[in-house]
Amino acid sequence: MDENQKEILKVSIFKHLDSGALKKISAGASSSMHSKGKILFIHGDEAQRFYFIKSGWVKLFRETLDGAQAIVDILPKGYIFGETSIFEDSIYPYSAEVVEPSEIISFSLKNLKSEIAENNQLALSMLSAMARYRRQQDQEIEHRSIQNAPQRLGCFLLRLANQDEVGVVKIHLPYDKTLIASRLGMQPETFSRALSKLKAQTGIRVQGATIEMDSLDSLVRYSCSACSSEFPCKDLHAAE
Amino acid sequence: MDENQKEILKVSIFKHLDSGALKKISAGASSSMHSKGKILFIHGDEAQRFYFIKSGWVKLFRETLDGAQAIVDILPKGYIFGETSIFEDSIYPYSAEVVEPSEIISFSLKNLKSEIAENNQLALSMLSAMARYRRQQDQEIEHRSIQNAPQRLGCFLLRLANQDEVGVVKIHLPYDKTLIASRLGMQPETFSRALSKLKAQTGIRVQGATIEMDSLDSLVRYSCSACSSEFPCKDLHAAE
DNA sequence: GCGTATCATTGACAAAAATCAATTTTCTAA
DNA sequence: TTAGAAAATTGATTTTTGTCAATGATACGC
Repeated sequence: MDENQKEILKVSIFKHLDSGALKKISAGASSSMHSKGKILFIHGDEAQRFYFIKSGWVKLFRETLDGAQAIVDILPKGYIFGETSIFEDSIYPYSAEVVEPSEIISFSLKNLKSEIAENNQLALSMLSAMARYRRQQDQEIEHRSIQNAPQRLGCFLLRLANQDEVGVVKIHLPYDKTLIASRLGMQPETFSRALSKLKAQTGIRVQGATIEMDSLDSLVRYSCSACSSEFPCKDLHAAE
Repeated sequence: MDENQKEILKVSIFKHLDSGALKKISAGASSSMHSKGKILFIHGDEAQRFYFIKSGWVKLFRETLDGAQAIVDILPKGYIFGETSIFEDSIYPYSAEVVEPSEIISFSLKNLKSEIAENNQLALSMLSAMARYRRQQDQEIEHRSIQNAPQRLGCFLLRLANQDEVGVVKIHLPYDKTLIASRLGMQPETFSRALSKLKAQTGIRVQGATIEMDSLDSLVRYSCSACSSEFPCKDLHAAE
């Protein structure tokens, strides 16, 4: 458990916790490996634990009776999820599925809840994380209503790119193209065509899951013109 | 100011405050009437105050350089906004415009911030409000990716309707159709056609801004089939 | 009450994205 | 290494929504 404790220390909302508080929250924590496709919980389940992604990727989604699926978010390592259920009705507001082999640590929500009630610093950290996430969602809603498919894809790529890199920029897509498509709210076919269009319009070079370009400029020009924030977006790496 | 204090007592996040805390937050509060079109602040402005809607409607939005506008939300009386800026970078994450004649009370963000830092109960209330809002936004993103225009409109109408009403259901649109259209992420023309389609498919009767139907059932069948939550939606009246 | 500005509706058309179907490519497990 | 499955691409077509233009309705100030 020592290992886990060190790990969660890195997450923003636990950053300022002293070891006593950390110990209380970690009580009963358990770590396990999950393979692609593992469902961690379903929208509507009673929420008893929250989760930390030590490695891998997790998809949060909601689906309708007739099977249509809306991706709420796809989270990388370092993020936590399922923690908002300590407020209100204590059911999960989405389903969670592992989309790449992942190591996930789960924690008791009850412990978190009681610690938050006593520890104002933790409450403040959590408030700050929530505010940041809320902005990301505002941005997401904006993108979906203003940007078209190729622009959304371009924006997604820009967020993956390391903007400090000099010379040729290399991006590796972190998961399946089909999954990126649904993350961006479009069909796989639309994604594929959007990528072709980006190739033609911005000169990016695509080789499987690897994308190269001489500079980010043309992508920025193509995508960020249909966005209210200017590049580089402030919300990058929002969970760190 | 007594009047104002009574008023903000009704808002969820201030509900549990004692009069001392309330007094501190209300220090320097000021109330004023604004007419339609008044811009309260612009996305990116340095945030120094947050706002409470005593009466009327306020639109929160973001816009790109070329004028495209994305509505983040449209809030009725009883809501506060601009308060999330106490975290992070302390700039407003959206612009705010009065869309109906409104009485707005503004409060110092600094007072709020210092009170939250000391008052754990307030922090908890705020966390709970944030979590609720986050769910609403999850829902919003879902609707925009799964529901089509007429379904989104149907859903909007259902949220306006009083579900306890017996017999004929009567709904009054709270603001301009053009504004509802942008709130729902569609053009005014699309809104108009969506309303026609709803008339044909669900038997609702439209007379200007007044809409009547014999029961909500057909609307529920039409819209809620493309939604992950079942009617009646739990997040209704989320700010109370 | 009347003219005027704004809002709302309608039609014709264009653009974007979804859908359906057929391949091609890539990955994986035997 | 190869067969089979899954993922990705491409073409043809339909559906949905946006755009442009014209007209009709409504509200408001004078």
